[in-house]
Amino acid sequence: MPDITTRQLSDKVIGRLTLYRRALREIDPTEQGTIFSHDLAKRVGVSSAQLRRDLMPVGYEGSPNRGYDVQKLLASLSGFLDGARDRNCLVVGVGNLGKALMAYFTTRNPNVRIVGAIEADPKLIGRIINGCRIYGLDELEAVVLQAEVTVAALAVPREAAQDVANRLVHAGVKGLLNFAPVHLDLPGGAYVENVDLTRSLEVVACFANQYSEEGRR
Amino acid sequence: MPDITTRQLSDKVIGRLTLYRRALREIDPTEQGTIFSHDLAKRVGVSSAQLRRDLMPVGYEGSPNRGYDVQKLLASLSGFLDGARDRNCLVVGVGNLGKALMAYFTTRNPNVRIVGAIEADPKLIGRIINGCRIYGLDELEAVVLQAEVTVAALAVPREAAQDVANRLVHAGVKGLLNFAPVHLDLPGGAYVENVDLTRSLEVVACFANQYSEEGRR
DNA sequence: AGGTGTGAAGGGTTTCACAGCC
DNA sequence: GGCTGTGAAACCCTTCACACCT
Repeated sequence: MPDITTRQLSDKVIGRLTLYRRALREIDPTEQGTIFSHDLAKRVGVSSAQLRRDLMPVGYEGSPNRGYDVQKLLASLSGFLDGARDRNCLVVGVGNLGKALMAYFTTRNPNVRIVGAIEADPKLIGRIINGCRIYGLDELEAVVLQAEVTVAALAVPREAAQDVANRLVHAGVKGLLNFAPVHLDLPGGAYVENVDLTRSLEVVACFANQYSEEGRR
Repeated sequence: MPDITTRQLSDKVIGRLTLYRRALREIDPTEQGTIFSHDLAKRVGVSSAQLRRDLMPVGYEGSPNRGYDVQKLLASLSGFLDGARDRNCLVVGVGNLGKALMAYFTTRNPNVRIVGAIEADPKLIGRIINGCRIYGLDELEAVVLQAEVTVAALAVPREAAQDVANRLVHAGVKGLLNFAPVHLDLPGGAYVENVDLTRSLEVVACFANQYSEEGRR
């Protein structure tokens, strides 16, 4: 099997593919069975050329003058994005942000399953929040192994992040969504995406300043 | 005054500049008064060439064989990033995520001031959470005006996001940090940065799958 | 006519590599 | 020698534009 498919795709493309999937899911198939690239593109906020190019590696082709079959494109996208195995995710760190993530992901996202959370504070261990059981920090490796966790959302304090990340990857986690405002140094073999809230807010504030200046002229 | 400075800088560069600033703040100046580009770059997770290039528009120059003066570089960065006016921010939507953001930003970030929160649910209005007063949705325009809000973090349900965004921008907000999983269509004159948690998690899961496949060979 | 898929062009970002300096 | 600043190259991503299809 050649399998040139999912290899060497940038995170940007994959990110947009997930957006296309989400937009398609919001279409009632009894009402609209087919969609044009410019229509779907507009809903997501990209150009139609970009959408068509993004779809190339997925392998599904639309038909000229008819567009894409909504259901078939959805199926192709899911096959492409989800791959063969389960995507079990652990939330690590049950502070304000960790709790919000547990609520957010358990209610909204059917593509990745939250199997539990890890927390150092003994007062929280054993409790169930948002349908998620909370395990102790020393159970980390065992939980990853037993629940076949491949993905983790890191919402621990900055000082602890590198340590916990090391343990997660060593235990077999292959993907990290890191909310701690530090650069994680990890041995290859794991993918890290950083969500840096302070950084994002500061970027917005910086541009807001510029726009304000413009307005004053 | 020419003011070629902050114009036409990409969000990527500005984002990294905020990271450099943060990393510099963690250095004790009595212990280390000067730093090399490769050292600072390593702490942030970028190449030294990139760091040096990013600093070009800031205008501060290091000296060969000595590196950068930590305090002076910090001052230059702050002058460059913060601009002239205040950066007052409103959190809009006090659900799980909104509350987490209030806690996160009020404790961690001295560069942007959180002046309050907006929420539709009458049960929450008037209460104070994390030191933030919660205002009603119908007070939005008044609060933006009175508190000179230029930045907002949007954590409202998907369905409400476009509407609320329109109102915010119309009231004078120049920058939006949007957590709602929709593409916002806004009239020019405002900057939008999207933080799409589900998308980020799915990207991580997708790559995690690939890394798992590799491991099986 | 009005779609799609895609080679080729264009634009932006990162890295290379080296002159200049201490 | 070993650093910085920066032109030039390399690389990646997006857009253009057009052949092809129905």
